[in-house]
Amino acid sequence: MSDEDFDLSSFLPYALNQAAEATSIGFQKFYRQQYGMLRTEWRVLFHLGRYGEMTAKAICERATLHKTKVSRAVSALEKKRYLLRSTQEQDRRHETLSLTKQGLVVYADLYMSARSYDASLAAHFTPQEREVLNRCLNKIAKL
Amino acid sequence: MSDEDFDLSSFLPYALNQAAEATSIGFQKFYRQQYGMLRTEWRVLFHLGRYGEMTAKAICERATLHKTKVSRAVSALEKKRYLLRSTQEQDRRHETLSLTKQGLVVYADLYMSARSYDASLAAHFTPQEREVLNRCLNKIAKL
DNA sequence: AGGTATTAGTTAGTTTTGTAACTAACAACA
DNA sequence: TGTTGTTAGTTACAAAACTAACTAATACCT
Repeated sequence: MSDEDFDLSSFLPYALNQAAEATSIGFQKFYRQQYGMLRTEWRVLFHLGRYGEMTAKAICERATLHKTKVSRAVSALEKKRYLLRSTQEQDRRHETLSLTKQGLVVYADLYMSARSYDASLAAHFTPQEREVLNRCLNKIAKL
Repeated sequence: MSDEDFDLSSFLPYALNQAAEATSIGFQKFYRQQYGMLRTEWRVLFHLGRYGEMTAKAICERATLHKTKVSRAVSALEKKRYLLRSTQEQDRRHETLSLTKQGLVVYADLYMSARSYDASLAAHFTPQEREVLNRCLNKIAKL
């Protein structure tokens, strides 16, 4: 690559951020405008809705989120009555988190929004591009 | 796509964010640890170093950054003596921003770091993947 | 049993970001 | 000239994120 070709748009961290930002803004209106949720809250909700009940710690690991972020998101979702905590009897440090009925309803709604938003993005690409994009992104995330 | 296949890692906004975050963290050590710069500051510095002097407004547009963010980054870079402002005589609302000698040195150093970091990321992919990735990301950023 | 180390999760304080209101300079047009 | 509108950039306040220190429960080791 010549010197002239290296501009910001070809710098992977920059290009990723710009793309991530663009899509995030588009998806915000679903969880933010309609439910007053923050991004971390939406992620926690999604984890519980999609993968079933688990502890905050498990969410941290799966989502690569810091425990303080998750802690605050859990409090916020609890306040909105979207989730319940229940202390595990065999080890009272652990709290199992689960969605309430209302939480499940919200999850189902946002899940559908996510799918259709994703489909609208996917429409811009060929199946091959889509496949490469997905594979590369997940590889990068694990670096 | 069946219902079971839609997990977070295949949701484009999520996958993009995870990947962006992973690469951002890796690049931070160059501008943050070594120069105490924030991401926006690095971006502004890069714009001026790579594309020459311009106004804050122009940076906002090129980088898709809000003017308050740029305003703060410019102040910080000025304080570090990496850039100079000069009011345009024909329209005193405009300030032309340019890097100082010290700013150019820092830019040159970070530019090299960026290139080698980018190369280390690119090494995980084939040229074809790399090409698709780049093209798709820039397309998404413009949506 | 008693002391030390881990672990899950929270809280407190600082830094950074986002939003909106603001100032200063200029343009346009009566 | 004066009034209104627009533009570049800053400031102030509120919201959110990061870091580090903290609490409570348990494990481990003597």
